Amino acid sequence: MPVLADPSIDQHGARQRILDSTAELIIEHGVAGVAQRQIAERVGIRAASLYHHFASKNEIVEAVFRQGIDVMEHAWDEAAERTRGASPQTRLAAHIRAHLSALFDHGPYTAAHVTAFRTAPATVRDAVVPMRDAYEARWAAFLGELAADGELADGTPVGLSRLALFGAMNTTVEWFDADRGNLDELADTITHQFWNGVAA
Amino acid sequence: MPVLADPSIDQHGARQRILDSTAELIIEHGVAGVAQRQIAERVGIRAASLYHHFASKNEIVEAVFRQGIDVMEHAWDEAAERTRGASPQTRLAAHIRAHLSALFDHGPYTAAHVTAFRTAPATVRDAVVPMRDAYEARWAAFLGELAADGELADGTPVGLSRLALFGAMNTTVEWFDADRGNLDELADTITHQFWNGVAA
DNA sequence: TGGCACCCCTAACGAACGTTCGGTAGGGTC
DNA sequence: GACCCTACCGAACGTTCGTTAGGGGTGCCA
Repeated sequence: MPVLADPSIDQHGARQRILDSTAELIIEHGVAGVAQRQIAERVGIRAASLYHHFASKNEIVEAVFRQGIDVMEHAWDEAAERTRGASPQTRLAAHIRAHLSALFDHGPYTAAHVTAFRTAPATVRDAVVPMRDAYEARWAAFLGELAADGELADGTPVGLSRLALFGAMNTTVEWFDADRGNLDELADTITHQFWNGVAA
Repeated sequence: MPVLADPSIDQHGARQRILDSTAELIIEHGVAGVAQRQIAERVGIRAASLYHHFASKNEIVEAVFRQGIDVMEHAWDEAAERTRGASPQTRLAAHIRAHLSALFDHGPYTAAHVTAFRTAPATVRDAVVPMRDAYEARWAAFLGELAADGELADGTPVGLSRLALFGAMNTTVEWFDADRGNLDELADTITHQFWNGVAA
C-alpha cells in the first residue's frame, strides 16, 4: 500500500488550510464579515474550489468551531491527566493554563469559537451547542467537586463564578499578545485573582 | 417658545429608534451581519430613509458605539459621586454595579459596543477609540489609586487585573438574563470574586 | 396663501454575496 | 487505451448589499 501517495494527505492539507484561514478571518471580522472569496484568496485557490471540500460556508464555520472545541477538550484532558491527585489550586491553575493554551498556542480555532459563536447563524450554533456544553460540563463538575470538598468559600455561586472566570479567560483574546506577553504569567495572574482576589 | 412643537423631538425620536434597533441587531448578529433594510424594518421606515438621519451605515454604527460609551461614563460618574469618601470596597462595588447597569439597564448601546467593537470596520473603531480609552482610564486611575493606598495585594498587576475584571463583566451579556436574574446579586458576586476570590 | 424645512417614499444603481455549473489537467486503476 | 477520481478552474446564476436620485406630503411660519 502506497503511503506517500495517500490522497487524504493532500486533501487534509487543503482542508486544514481553509479552516485555518477562515478561523483567522472570523476572529478579525466575525462570521458575517468573512467572504468566501477572502478565504479562498488566503488559501490560494478560487471561491468555487471551496465547494470541493465543504458543502457551504456554514459548514466551514461549523468545522472551525468544532475544531476549536476539540482543542479545548484535548487541552483539558492533558491538564487533568498531568495533575491527577495534585492540590486543588494546582489542578485549577493547570486547567486555566490549558484553556489559555487552547486560545493562543494551538491555532486560531478556539479563539474563533469563543469570540464569534454568539453571532453565528442559528443553524451553526445549534449544531455546535452539544460540544460546547460538554466542555462546560467538565468545568462545572470540577468546580462542583471543589465546592463539595470545602475548597471554595461558603455560599460561592459556582455557576456564576465559573462564567465570570470564562469571561476573564476568553476576553484575553481581545488584548493579550502571545508574541509579546508571557502566557504563564497571564495564567498565574488569572488563577491567583480567581482564587484569592486582589484585596490586600 | 413652543415646547411640544419642538421639531427636534420628532427628529430625536426617529434617530433614537434607528440607534435602538441597530444596537439590538448588532448584539445579535454583529456589525457585518446587520443589513440596513433590517434596521429600517424594525423602525418602520424604508432603508433609503435612513439616509435622512445618517450619512452611512458606518455612521449609524459609530453613533451606537458612542452612545454606549456615553452610557458607561454617565453610570461611572453617578457611582463616583454617590460613593465619594466611602470605603474602597464600597466604591468598587458601586462602579461594578454601574458598569453592569450600563450593560443591562440603559438600552442596548453599551452591550452592542462591548460585544461588537472588535469586529467593526477599522474606520469606525478608530473614531471611537479615544472615547473608549477615556473610560478605561477612569478605571485604571481608580485601581491605581487603590494600589497606591495599599488596598491591593502587593505585586497585583493592576492592568491585567482590570482587563480580567472587564472580561468578567462584559461577557455577562452573553448569558445573563436581566429579566430573570437579579442584577444586584450579579454585581455582588463579581465584586466579591474580584476582591476576595473564591477560595475557602 | 405660499414657501420651506422636515421626513419619508419609490425606483434604481453597481458591487458583492453565496452558490452552481460544466469543464479540465493530472494521476491511478482496470 | 478507456475509465475514473481528485483538485481546481472560469463563468455565471439569482439575491442582497450599501447607496443615490428624485419626488411627494405634512405642518409651521411669513
